[in-house]
Amino acid sequence: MQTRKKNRKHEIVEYSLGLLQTQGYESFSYQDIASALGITKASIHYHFPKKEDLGIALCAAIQAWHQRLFEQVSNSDDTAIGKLERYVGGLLQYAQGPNKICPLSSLQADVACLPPALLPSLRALDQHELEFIGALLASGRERGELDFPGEPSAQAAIVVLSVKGALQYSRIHGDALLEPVLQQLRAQLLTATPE
Amino acid sequence: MQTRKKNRKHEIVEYSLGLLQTQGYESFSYQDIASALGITKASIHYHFPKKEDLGIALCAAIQAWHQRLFEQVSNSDDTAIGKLERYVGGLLQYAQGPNKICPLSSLQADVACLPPALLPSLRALDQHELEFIGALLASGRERGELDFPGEPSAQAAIVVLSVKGALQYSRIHGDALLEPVLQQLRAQLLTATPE
DNA sequence: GTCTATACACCGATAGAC
DNA sequence: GTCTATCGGTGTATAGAC
Repeated sequence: MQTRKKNRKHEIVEYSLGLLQTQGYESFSYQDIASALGITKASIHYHFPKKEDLGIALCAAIQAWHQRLFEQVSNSDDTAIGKLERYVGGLLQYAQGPNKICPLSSLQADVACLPPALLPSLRALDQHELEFIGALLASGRERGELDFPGEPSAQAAIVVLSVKGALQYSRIHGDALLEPVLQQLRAQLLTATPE
Repeated sequence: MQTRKKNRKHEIVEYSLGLLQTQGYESFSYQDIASALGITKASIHYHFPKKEDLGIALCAAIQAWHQRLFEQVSNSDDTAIGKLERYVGGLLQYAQGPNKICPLSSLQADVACLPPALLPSLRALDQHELEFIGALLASGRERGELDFPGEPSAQAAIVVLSVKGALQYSRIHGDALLEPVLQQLRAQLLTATPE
């Protein structure tokens, strides 16, 4: 495999991903990318003829990130709550930087004006994430490391939605909400085992 | 006060609110509104010279909705969990219809391209909502009607973020997630008092 | 209050030279 | 692969007749 020289294409995807997280799919333009990278719109159209093509590449990049993060979480020999914190940490790190949120949240918000070709990828990404966290919660409870009522899948949704939602809130309210929410989620999942 | 005849202005705000909920602030245009109402773009500019002015009117409409809903919840002589269900019910009803979400979620998602004049209103709306739910949870726990660990404000954030997040998810995944999430939130807030 | 007509900017996209 | 140039479409916004 060539170790370099899909540079430009990769550069475009990386920068677009940041724009997706800060502005949303519809709100960033080829001109934005071109200006930042010091090239022209036409050059970007060479690599990604339609914006939809770029969108698909963005989904692939998000999928690769998920795979990396989930593997890292799975391979750690942490306890369940530790793995959960790794996932949240990875999510927050990926959204680090001014006004960034989870790219999946961005895509979801713009779903009305998204190229239909992106929907299957988006659905799969969301679903896989929820299933992964759900399985993590289920096995953690079986091992007695976690304690919570109800279905693991529903609790997984609450964890994921709360973290991503808090991230979105922090864009306009500052990050005063984020830490208390994480603390509260911890409290929901742990029996009385104070540190 | 004139009982009628701010009709058009009101009509525009009402229809725009729906577009805000389905498409987001940036993605709906004066043309969309004009076509639906059978008038021209110019007529809308007469009532709302800049889109920012319409945006402010939308925030005011959301604020009025909040006030109505919060009063209705407060004045009910339900128990704490009943009041909470009234709030959630009102939220879901307001987002009823194809592909609608909470208008505040929509505004938050578009925050990067929002007229700066809208930010204070948006901040106030979010904050007031969280404070209201937080107070509801706090007094419910004091009365022994609710049982949850940690700070009421953090738990309020989890409730609000989860419900709105589930609403957003249901746009692409169907509403299979919504009911389990609500059920799980109930389970988190109630001690063992099955119905 | 509503219309027609228009100005101006930006968008995604294409053609063709280099 | 990158460029210049341009097309068609759409967005917000304005001027002026009715």
